[in-house]
Amino acid sequence: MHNSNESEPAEAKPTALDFCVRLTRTYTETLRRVDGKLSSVHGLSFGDFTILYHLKHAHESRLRRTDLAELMGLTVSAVTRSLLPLEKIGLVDRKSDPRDARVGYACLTSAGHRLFADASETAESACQDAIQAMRLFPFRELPT
Amino acid sequence: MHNSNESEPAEAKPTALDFCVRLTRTYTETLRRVDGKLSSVHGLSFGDFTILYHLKHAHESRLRRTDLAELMGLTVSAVTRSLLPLEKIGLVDRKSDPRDARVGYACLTSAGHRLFADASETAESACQDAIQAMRLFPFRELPT
DNA sequence: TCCATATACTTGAACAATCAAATATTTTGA
DNA sequence: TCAAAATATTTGATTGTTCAAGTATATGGA
Repeated sequence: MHNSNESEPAEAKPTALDFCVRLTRTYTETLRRVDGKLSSVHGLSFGDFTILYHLKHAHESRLRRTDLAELMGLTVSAVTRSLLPLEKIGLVDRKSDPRDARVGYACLTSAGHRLFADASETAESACQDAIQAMRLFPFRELPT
Repeated sequence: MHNSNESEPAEAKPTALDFCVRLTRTYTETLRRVDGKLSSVHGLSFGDFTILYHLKHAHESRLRRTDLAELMGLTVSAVTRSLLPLEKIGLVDRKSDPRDARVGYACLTSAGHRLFADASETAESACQDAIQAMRLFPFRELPT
């Protein structure tokens, strides 16, 4: 029982699967770099930073956990847990909705605004680098 | 202290950071679908499947943990741990290298080959769907 | 030859994310 | 009006990943 490398003269054209495997590889390495930079400079993971980013762009700098989860593609549970340390260090705080006692808004504090302003410069430059590195990945070769 | 939504007539052009935030969102949702399909049909995560994929493509269907880690963009530690359940269910087994007693090859078993053959059809079709969904994401709008 | 360094791997502790179940509140409709 | 269904959130258990430290083996000079 031999594997395919041994019999074919050249690899077949890349399949959708090949593409996804390589995308995953590229993506994880890329994000690892952005995350590393952000962590070392500001002590924030890219996930933490993304929370600040969405709050910053939201109306009144606040969002319900559900909406944050939807924006980030995470479960609400993950959002609840990610917010805890950000609340603890004072970048985010919790506000309740007078109209609906179920909701707990995550709300960017002024410290959060300040850190975001700094960190977003770091993040922008790390993301530019990441995109440069990603250009090596042929997004245009999407299999039909 | 207002956020940027309230003052500008339209959003500024997307930055590298905007791109990376959206890429992350797209990527996680996309892979969640592929993973879900593969898990429900074959009981394999996309990570497990990717291990089989790399072994299948490797010379003699086997790889050292280090090389597998490099191919997958994971730490060797993660690879060691991911292989354990695959060894337990008999899709992969461990072989030593007569030349170098440090290495433990991960080696696709015949059951592994068979499952991979089935699962790669599922994976290919899930990846095609994922790519269709991903086309909504404008990869071509990479900021300069 | 043999010691210092490099390499391959495993393991423990910490952390992040998931799912499922639990709680609290709001909404809907008979 | 009030019970059933829907919604917002938290929590416990599990899984998967990381980093740092540890073990075992190999290699490359003095």
